[in-house]
Amino acid sequence: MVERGGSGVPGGRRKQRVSMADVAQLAGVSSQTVSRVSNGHPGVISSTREQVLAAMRELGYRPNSAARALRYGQFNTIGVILFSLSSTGNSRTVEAIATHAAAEGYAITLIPIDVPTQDNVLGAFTRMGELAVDAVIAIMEIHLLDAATVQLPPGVHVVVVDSDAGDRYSVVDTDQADGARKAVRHLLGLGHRTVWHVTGPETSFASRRRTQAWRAVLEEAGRPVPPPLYGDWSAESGYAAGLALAEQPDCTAVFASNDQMALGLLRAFRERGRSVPEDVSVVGFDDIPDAAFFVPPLTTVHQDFAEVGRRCVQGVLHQIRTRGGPHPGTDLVPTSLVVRSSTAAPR
Amino acid sequence: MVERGGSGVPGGRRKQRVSMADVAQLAGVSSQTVSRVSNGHPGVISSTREQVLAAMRELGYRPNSAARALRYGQFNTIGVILFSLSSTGNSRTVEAIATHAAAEGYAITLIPIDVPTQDNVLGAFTRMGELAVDAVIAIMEIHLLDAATVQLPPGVHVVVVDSDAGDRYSVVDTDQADGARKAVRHLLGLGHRTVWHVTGPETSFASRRRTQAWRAVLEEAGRPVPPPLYGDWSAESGYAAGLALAEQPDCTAVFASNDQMALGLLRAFRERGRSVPEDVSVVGFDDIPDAAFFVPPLTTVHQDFAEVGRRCVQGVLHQIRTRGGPHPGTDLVPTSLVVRSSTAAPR
DNA sequence: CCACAGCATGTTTACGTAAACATGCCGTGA
DNA sequence: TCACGGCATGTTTACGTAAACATGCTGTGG
Repeated sequence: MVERGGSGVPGGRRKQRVSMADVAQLAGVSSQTVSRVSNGHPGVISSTREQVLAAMRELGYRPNSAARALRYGQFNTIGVILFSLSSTGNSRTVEAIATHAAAEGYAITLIPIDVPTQDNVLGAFTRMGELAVDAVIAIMEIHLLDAATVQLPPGVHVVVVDSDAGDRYSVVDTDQADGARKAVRHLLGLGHRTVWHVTGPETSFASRRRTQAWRAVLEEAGRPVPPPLYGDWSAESGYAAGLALAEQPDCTAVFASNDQMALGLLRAFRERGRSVPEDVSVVGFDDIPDAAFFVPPLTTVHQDFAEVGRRCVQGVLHQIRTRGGPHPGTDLVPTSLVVRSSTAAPR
Repeated sequence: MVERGGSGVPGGRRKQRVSMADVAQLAGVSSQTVSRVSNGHPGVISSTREQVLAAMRELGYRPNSAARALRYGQFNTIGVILFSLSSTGNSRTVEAIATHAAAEGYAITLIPIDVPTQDNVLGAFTRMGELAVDAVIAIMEIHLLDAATVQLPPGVHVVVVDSDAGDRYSVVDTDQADGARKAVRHLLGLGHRTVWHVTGPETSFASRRRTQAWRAVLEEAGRPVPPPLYGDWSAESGYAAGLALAEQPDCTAVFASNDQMALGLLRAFRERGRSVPEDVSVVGFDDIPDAAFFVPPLTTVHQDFAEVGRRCVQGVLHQIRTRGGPHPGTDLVPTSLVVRSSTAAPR
């Protein structure tokens, strides 16, 4: 049996990949005509076009994107840098970015950073700079970013999520402060004297913004501001905070900075015999799909991650297409409060 | 004020991007020497090397990956095709893939498919074929795949997750059957007469495999096989199943095909006044981080997604490096049972 | 003192594509 | 009948990189 390649190209030693020249030869035209057909240019008579298309089909031709990119100086690819896909928010944002980018003919290239140190961020941006990307969407905090973006070649556009750098970068984010205000006001509106708070990690801008807003609402309302408990987004840290809060007899309402920590709170309160919502009300943030099935179903602030992703893509594409420089400004996506059964008036 | 570019290159109309030729000119050497320095080749005297490096720094040179890819016929990129990042399993697998790929100098390009139709899969593979990838990791079922992989150019390697196509493709997956057996045997071992089951979606191979194993264990043990309840991975579908199961007085043990559906079960049982684990034991699958904080903490089958991702990358890299054809075979990652508080002996 | 080995560096070329420019043919109008 | 316009197609070239080959210099051994 003669050795055969998968491509069905006859004639012994086949080339690794079919090029325009191969198609041109088979169709009996020049490679430029193949190029014109491939790109749908006008000015190719239909009989010629058909011949070329037939030859393409027969050889299984596909354009070489590296050559195209070299020619055009564009890659039709957007890079995404983030710390972790583990959080619901990040993975859903990335998914939305990928979907919308695809709709616009862009692929996305992912670089996750396992340990969020300045060095690793720098390295990731350096790699992005060497990679074939036209733009970068960074899902991280600004202070980690500033030194890093210089690693990008000029002409690579940047959009940032989870940051307050609207004066220098194009920023898209959920309206964290507004969401947190809704949560705290909801609890105060139910008649709670004040609201305790479990924060996210210090390194997250979103978390700090939620904490600020929580404090601001309490201060505006002239309520005492209890010391915040420090979490790290994980259910486990929420659980630890819950065990501590269960010891505070005057704690009747808690705003957790995300749903997973709220889940930890629920478990801790249950273990300590404090009923939710009868003894303590709990509000989360994110509205992950599971939140409706917590025990009890969680009142939380809904984030529209898909919209954040959409606007990120829109932002970078606008920069790419207008060849504009950084287009500073902050684009905030609104939130909504979803009231379920984990909140009630104090008794 | 004179118009200035961001690159700091003096002299009016700068080029969009710094090339080797620019560096060579500044350093007073040929571009080939720059290439040698850039790639760390030996045979460049250190004084020359220093000059070139200095010129690179001054101009902010970075290699053009498109030109490199064209030259080498390799892109150092792995494509990943999947249906959704929303499921914990997928997003964590992708994260592991990205991390390990990065460690090997490969970037990953993501193509999510929003609606899992044959046409969309075909389209995704077509786009992958035009994209700059050396290999593809497909996280999906085989029957959606077969027609699609022909869209890839010859020479693009494929590794599949969530499939039983070990005879034709290189498959990496969690050992679904073994995990399911562990779950069901655990429940039988506690003294339950039989085990009810909530399935995942019909379109998931992982789900079908778990269901098969559940049935097989019951049959081997000579126990009655209750009709399975059909879910779709969501907590909501688990909740619906739970409401139905709560009506079955002889139901004392349930194996849910994932943790989110188990969460739905827990809520349904609670609402219907059936205590877990006193009245009903529940086991999930996945061991998502939150599972330890469900009410009660969930007994579940732990999947090592990171290991799955690692082996995927290892698999494609092996194919790339040996230029081997598809390397059929199935590589199963073991699971472990994590016993928490949602299971107990029947009373 | 010269030939030649060995090494640092330069020159040519190819990778696949597509813009820019060139060619050649057909039809139309004077 | 011929000049010219317009159109289908072909030829040349550049994109940035790096292998392959060429050059020229330095030092050493006969």
